[in-house]
Amino acid sequence: MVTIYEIAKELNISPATVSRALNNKPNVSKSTKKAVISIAEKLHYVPNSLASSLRNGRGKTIGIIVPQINHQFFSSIIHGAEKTLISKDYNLLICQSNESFVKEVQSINSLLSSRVDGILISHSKETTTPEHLTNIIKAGIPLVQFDRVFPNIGTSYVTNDNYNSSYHSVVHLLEQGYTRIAHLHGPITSKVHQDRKKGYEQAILNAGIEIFKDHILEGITEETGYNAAKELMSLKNPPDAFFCASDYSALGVLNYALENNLKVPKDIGIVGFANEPFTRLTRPKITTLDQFSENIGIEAATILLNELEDKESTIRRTYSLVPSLTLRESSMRLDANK
Amino acid sequence: MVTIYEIAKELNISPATVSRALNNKPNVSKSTKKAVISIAEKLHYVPNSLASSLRNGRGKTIGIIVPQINHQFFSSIIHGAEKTLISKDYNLLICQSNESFVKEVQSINSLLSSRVDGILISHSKETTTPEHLTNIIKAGIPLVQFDRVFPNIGTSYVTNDNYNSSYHSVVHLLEQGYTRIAHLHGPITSKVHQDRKKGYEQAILNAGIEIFKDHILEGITEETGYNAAKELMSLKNPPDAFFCASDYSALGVLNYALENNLKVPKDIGIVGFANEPFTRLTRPKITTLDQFSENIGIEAATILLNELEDKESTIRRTYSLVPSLTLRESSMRLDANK
DNA sequence: TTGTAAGCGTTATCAC
DNA sequence: GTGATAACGCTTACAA
Repeated sequence: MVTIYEIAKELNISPATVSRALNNKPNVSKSTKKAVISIAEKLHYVPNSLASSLRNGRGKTIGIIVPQINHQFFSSIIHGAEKTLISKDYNLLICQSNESFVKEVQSINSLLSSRVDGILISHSKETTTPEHLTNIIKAGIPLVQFDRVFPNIGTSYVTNDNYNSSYHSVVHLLEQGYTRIAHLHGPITSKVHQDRKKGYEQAILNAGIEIFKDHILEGITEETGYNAAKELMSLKNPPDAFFCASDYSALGVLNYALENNLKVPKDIGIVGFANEPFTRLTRPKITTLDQFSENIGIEAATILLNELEDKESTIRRTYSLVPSLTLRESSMRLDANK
Repeated sequence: MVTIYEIAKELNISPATVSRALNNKPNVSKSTKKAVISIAEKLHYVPNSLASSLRNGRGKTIGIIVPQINHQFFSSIIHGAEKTLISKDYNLLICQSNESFVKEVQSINSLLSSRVDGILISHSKETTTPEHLTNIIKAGIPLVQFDRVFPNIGTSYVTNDNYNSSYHSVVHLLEQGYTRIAHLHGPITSKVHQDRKKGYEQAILNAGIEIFKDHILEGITEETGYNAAKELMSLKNPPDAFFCASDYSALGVLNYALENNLKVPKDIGIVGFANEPFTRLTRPKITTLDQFSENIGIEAATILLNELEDKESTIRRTYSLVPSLTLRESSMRLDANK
């Protein structure tokens, strides 16, 4: 591999000057600059970023850790973050935890080893405590959490406003005349799903309706959604609508309804969560909450860049993006009755 | 940041011994090894991989460049590659070209700068010539292309067998009794789409049917698929089936059919390509070709690891995975007629 | 089994 | 405007 020494030898100048020329420093004559660049190209010189990062103590690199890269939600976040960072000349190092706590810790270590300037993280499902993050914080590396976060560890974070968006979804169902609204929630160990459930409950209470515990079940996949629908619809007092914490469980409910001659939205209303691409392909199309996932990435990266610029500042930001209710056929009973 | 010097000072030994202990070399006494590890933990030592890679001349890192990370197809490939590499203790550096040639070149430079040990690449749509790859090859960095490849530049590559899988899809349509089969193809600058078209044409010819040029149109998105269906179905001699090079164009065709009271598969048959998740959610479900994308990643990474182990070898492998025809309702006319 | 010292490729500092 | 030199943190001959 070609180094600046070879370039220097070729031109009979010192490596220091070559370095200055390549980095476009002011104190180099235009002629040497030109000569250096031309020789560098001729020799196919590729700078060694390991060496320069080592020397500089920083490599203009940010690390991001996500549970699964092959999830639209996370890959869009990565996309948003990368766009933002590239514009400020930062590179992005992407790690997956594969929903494993051990792998999450390994990823953190690997990023710290690479001496990244900052870290963006969304935790694995297995991650229940934030202690492993103290290594990052103690090392003085700015850290921004997103989506699945620990709120009280003194870092900035970006989340969806799961509470309010859930609240408004249920209000929407109430406005459409549904009165016995069931909720299929995700793993309640996660704050995300706690908030969605709370928003649901509050909307029900505010409408002066009593919360009917039997109408609240766990169901986050297509299969568990289907089974939950089956179970709930065979109750003496079956629900007339489902607010689902996941588009997949909403799909399960829809499939159950279609198979059992329940008209959607006439007999039952359905609202999902995430605006997965398939929700506009089902018939009827599924009403859902769009999370603007790319914006989560943009926002998290922007906050991180701010903290990078002003390392002394102890201001921590929490940013809550409100998912937008995307109205489609599965919940629009009033329209359907017209 | 803690270095091995601090650990050495703490124990009154030399940094060299610390290094040996941390790297688990044989020529260190068990007691010092233990002591070093315990102090390292106490001080929250994190090895500097920049320094060790620089010193070693290799960092056990592979780079992968994909057009878009937020495409299920590519993120699954990444997933497969990572699984394979991790098992051999390699790290994966992920880059996106965002379908831009300039960004692809930048990504290559960035990976070369990071002194990766090898590179996996699938080209951007804008990439029409392989010259920019010579930098990699000249640098002696093993390179494996996948999916969108340049076959004749002396590197290993992994692709789908687009020709044969297309051929068999059309044979399937013929067996179902369709005789006027249209083809919606992708950008024909790409070998992927050339091969799919050739497979289609050969199957038609082998069946003793004349190729009807008006039945071949470009259409790769939902919208262009819809428009193509509209155009073709208003011909004097409309097709009775569509072999689409993309699930999205197949979806467009399906939507056109549903809106115009054409029964699928009775009036027209549809086959897509890629087994996108939505293809099993439409009604009727869409017959399509599953590409086993994760396997592409596994295969490409495995080949790369082989070349890494035996750098002298000049054997280049080309591996062609055959996408599997996933039969669903949209093309099963015989079943539907029963 | 351990220590000494050189060097990986780069850049900042100081001198000229 | 340019050159010499040291240093970033680590590893590995070579010596002891």
